[in-house]
Amino acid sequence: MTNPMIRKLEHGARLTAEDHATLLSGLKATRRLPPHATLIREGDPPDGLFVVLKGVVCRHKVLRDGERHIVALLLPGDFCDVHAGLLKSMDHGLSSLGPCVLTTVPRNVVSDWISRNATLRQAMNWAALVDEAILREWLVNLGARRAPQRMAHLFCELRARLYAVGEGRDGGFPLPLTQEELGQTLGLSVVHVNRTLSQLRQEGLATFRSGVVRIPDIDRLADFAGFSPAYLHLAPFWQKDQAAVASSDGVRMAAS
Amino acid sequence: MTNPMIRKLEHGARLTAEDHATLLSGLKATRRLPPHATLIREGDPPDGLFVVLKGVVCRHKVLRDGERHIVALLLPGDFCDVHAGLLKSMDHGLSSLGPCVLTTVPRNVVSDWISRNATLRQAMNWAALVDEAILREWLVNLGARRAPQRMAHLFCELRARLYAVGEGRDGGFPLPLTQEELGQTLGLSVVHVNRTLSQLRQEGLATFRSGVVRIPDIDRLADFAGFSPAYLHLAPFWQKDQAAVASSDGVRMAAS
DNA sequence: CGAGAAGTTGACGAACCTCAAACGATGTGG
DNA sequence: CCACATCGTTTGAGGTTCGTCAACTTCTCG
Repeated sequence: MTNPMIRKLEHGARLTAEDHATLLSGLKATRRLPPHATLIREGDPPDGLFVVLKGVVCRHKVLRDGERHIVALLLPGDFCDVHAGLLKSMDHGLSSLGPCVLTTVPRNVVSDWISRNATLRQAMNWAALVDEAILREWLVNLGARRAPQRMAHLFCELRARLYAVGEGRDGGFPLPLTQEELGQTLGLSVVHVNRTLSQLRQEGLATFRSGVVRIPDIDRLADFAGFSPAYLHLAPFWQKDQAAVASSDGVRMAAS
Repeated sequence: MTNPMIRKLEHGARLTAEDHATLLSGLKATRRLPPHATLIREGDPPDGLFVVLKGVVCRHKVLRDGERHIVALLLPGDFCDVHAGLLKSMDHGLSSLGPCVLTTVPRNVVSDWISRNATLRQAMNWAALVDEAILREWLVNLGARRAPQRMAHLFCELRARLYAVGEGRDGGFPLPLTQEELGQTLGLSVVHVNRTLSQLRQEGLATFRSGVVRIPDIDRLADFAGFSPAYLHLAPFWQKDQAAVASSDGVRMAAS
């Protein structure tokens, strides 16, 4: 049961035991958040570095008419922009969705990490690139896929990202969103989300009930959605046989 | 007529004359590209750093069914991911749209810049943050706005970004895309793009003919689109009175 | 002048939204 | 313990937005 952030960064660089220690020393103070708590409001000056340990946090923007759109989901191991301190004000807000646990690392500590340690710098930069790649894929998802494929694609991505940090076994994973919020991330109305979900359920592709996604056959769902995990730039072990991941802590099949 | 990349970076950090010289020395070798030339294909290993000097380059992804989606437009002064060398393969392709002029800076030169010069590092990181912010705004654009507002919003953004590097005067700017390609960036069919354009034209909000966007009244268009430039994190001078920009080369009204 | 590419228009259908109502679960105060 | 409110989910009906198909026009370039 390693720290999910370390689990994640292992995909981007080969961390030494010392790197682990450095990271862990900065991640000590954990904070528990209730559902729908505000971390940062749009317009606020950027704060320290948030690292999600458990639960889900979202980035979101609100339009003039009050419409809210979710532009990213941060899962365990994810953290928000390392360099955001350069900006004067946030162009989006951060809120928890379900209950969650996270750490705030002071900015100067992060600066220390990335200025002193080339491996950590590489790992953090890798993570930033992946975040951007995910944004691009979400853009394609909204721009070029219909509701059912769009939703299926999101489920595939979340599954892959969770598996990559060792979460979500046996064909399912927790996703503490309401259908309303799912709609806000997929650009769909609540009603249409509901109909799309029942369609996926009926075709035996995926179910989403009481905050849990179940996927009976991931290959079938991935094929349906046109999902290909290349853009996540994970080490290859995420595919197949996830049991191996659980036991062999942090092993990577391919060198950088 | 400064270099557009320098123009752009001035928004993110206060560059000295020496910084200018450093940048310019790396930007000497320019390359001319015909329309629709391929810079990098999806799946290729990342190449050096591209800097656009004139014209427009796009990032795009293609789906299984051959559908293409444009996930970013790179305007003069823009460059692609400084750290992309960390990834094994590109998750998207890069192509020119109209004819354009660009530079390829070798990766080791870029590494030199950002490791030796704190100001340049800050400026480049700022640019990366802005790229991500733009992606998020595009996501909202696709997810939460209808065709006319969506298109209007894109026009507002492009205008702002071009003005920020001193291009596109007197109520218009070049945009060398076909309606097909405009549709690929907005997630709309060609037919609908055409109808939306004629709607904007009819309401006197904007016109797009033979690769040129004209905006009679930017405030009206921005209001229509719900456009607010905060997410571009530009120095404040972009607003109003762009004539001042043309004459006072690189001057900034607000310190970092 | 001819051929191909881009733009334009109409008709029709599909995807998706809005409004509205009902249902179930959960929690709260009397 | 029940009445009641609240929140999330579900379902129906009808309208709007947008896509597809197909034809036609205009522009560009050789």
